[in-house]
Amino acid sequence: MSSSKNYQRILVTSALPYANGPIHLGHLAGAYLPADIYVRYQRLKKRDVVYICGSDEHGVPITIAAEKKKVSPQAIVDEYHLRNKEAFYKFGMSFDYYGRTSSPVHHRTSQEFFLKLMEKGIFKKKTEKQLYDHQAGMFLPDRYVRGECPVCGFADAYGDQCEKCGSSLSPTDLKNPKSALTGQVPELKETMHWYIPLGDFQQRVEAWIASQDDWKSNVLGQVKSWLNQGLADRAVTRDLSWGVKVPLPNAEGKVLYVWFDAPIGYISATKEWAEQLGDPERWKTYWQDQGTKLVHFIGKDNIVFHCIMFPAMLMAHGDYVLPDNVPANEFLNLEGSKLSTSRNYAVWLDDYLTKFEVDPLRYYLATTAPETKDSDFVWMEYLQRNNSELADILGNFINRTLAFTEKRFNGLVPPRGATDQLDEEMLKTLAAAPQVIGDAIERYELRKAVTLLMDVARSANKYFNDQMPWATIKEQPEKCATTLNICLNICAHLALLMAPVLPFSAQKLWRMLGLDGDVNEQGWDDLKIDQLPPRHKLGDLYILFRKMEESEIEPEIERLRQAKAQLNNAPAAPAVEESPKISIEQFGQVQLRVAKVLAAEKVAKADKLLQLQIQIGEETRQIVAGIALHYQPEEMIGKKIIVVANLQPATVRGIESNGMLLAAQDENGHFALLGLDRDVEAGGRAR
RNA sequence: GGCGGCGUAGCUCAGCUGGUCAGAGCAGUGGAAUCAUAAUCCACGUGUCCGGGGUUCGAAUCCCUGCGCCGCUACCA
Repeated sequence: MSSSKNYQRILVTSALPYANGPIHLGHLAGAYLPADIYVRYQRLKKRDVVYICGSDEHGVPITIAAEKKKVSPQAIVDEYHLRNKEAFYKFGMSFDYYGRTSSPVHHRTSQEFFLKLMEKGIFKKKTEKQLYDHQAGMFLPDRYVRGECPVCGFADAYGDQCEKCGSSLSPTDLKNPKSALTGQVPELKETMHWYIPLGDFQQRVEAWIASQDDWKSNVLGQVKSWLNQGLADRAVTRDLSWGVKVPLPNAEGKVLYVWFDAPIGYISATKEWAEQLGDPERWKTYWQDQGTKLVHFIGKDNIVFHCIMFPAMLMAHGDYVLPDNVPANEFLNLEGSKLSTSRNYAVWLDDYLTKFEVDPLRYYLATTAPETKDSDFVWMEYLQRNNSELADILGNFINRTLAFTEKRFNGLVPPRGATDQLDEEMLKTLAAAPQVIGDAIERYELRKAVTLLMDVARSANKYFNDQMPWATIKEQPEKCATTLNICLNICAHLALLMAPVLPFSAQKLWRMLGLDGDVNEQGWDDLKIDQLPPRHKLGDLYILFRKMEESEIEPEIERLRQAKAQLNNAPAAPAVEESPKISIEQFGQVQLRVAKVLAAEKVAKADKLLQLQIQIGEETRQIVAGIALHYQPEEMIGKKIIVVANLQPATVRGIESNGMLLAAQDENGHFALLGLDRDVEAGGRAR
């Protein structure tokens, strides 16, 4: 197992968040919170660990956002860099350094990386024809080309995708293409780019992946899927003004492709961290010494970049260590639906922070992290977890222990006398806890770790109950003192054990116990069972985890409910009034006919398509219809349907279609075929 | 369509390389206790372990196949 390697230091990264929008819960649950818990734990273990993150500030979406707002790309990234950095900080993210890819160090680092691969002759150059806007004097990224969708005829489709029908396109597919910048008709022009031939690295990547026996199955699965398809050449540069300039003569207007420079951001941020420490060469130890355990925390959308492309880049360069693990998480849903940032169906971190406490969110996200499959954030569950676990089990144990000590022992830790079997069992459980919980964290099983933590509090409550100190105080005061001594020391241990997940509450508890310093600077294995010695004076007692009321989260649930309703309605209710009116003559040109389905079969290699043989009067013809998701071929046979009979023929997936069937769609996207409320001969005209 | 992940009690999920694996938490029912944030503790369950084949002395756990959900990818009048 590679985790048993003798590493001397750990370098942890979380995916660089893209600086064109705020952070939401999905980000946190996938790439940030798990990493932070892992890192906080490693620090308590006194391991040499550095945690790096930063803003990813290049790429086309940022330039588009800038265009829209009529500001510079720099202004966009400045805003979100600060905003996200601030929100992360408040959420307790303990980055050692939070950098940004627009920094000079990053530009220089990326350029040096590029030049190194260049010198080693890794790249291929290729010339292609791409759309060029003369007025703007630049090649247009896919998203900057608008035009008519060749698939559905939508007039304002993007060059990479049609928003209306969802088709993925290439800019040259569009009819009547226009530049989104100037409205000019772009022209095809030759342009040259550098490509990394990933295929050359296929074997090395495969061998490296094959040696990983402790990676998550979902990660390995994704990677193998890519490898099976074979790795192709991939452009590392593109024509754009925003980004890291290609550091060569005659490369005007060319920048590094954002997928290439973004992961290098981990390296440049580490450099800046080292500089800040006044030890500028120190980054090399972390990136270039084989004693480093490199761990990338990411969401599953990033697997291919961190498990194939970046490692291939690192291999190509030759001086760097490869990741020891990439514990990618799946996605977090919200109240049963996918998050949608564009439709504001999300819980934004900075918004959350203005209303609620941090630790309950960290706790709930940790228990529901999408480790093995997509999971769901549900506000009511968040509330229940907070109330029944943090408050009732953990918080209440602390409270009953401290309150009892306050009342019966004047807030002084009582001495521990002779122990009985229950005491010994409890002490044993407590002594084992750091190891057990730590092992789970080492294996990136955060949900498990949190459960184990709560189990300690559960056994503590049971222990308190079974020892009945409220009864023994009367006849066996020494026994009562022993019980409370142990309970108090359990509290001290809990403060430490909960520190990675609940750093703020852990520190509050540490103070409440009358302990000095920072709990986050203790040693995970150093806590003594007499951490709180007899006669130690406790601090001020207060409620550590407040219970929450349903009324507090009700507005959040309601907001999401409305956002979801809009989400469903938007595509389902196209505004009739927006379409221009047509005359009766125009309508007359559309020939609607009743048709009988004679035969139906699925179109091979297409999910949605049915190939239908239909009869219209005497005539038999073939049409292709996109209804396979909702109608089985068998159930179509014999049906009377309405078709547009005089539509221009088209070829779909190589099959000729002579007409179009009519169907309505409900808000869930389900089809309902138009039919007749009494039988009419096939061929009958509908009007 | 290709590839991958997942499909276990009402809910959320553990169950690694086959042999106390049929489990935990929550919710529900009954009880104990009263130090504590109306908190805690104990007892109790119906599960065709998605369906169907197969390998094996033995499979939730391995193989094949079907179905469903999710994702990547292709395609999508």
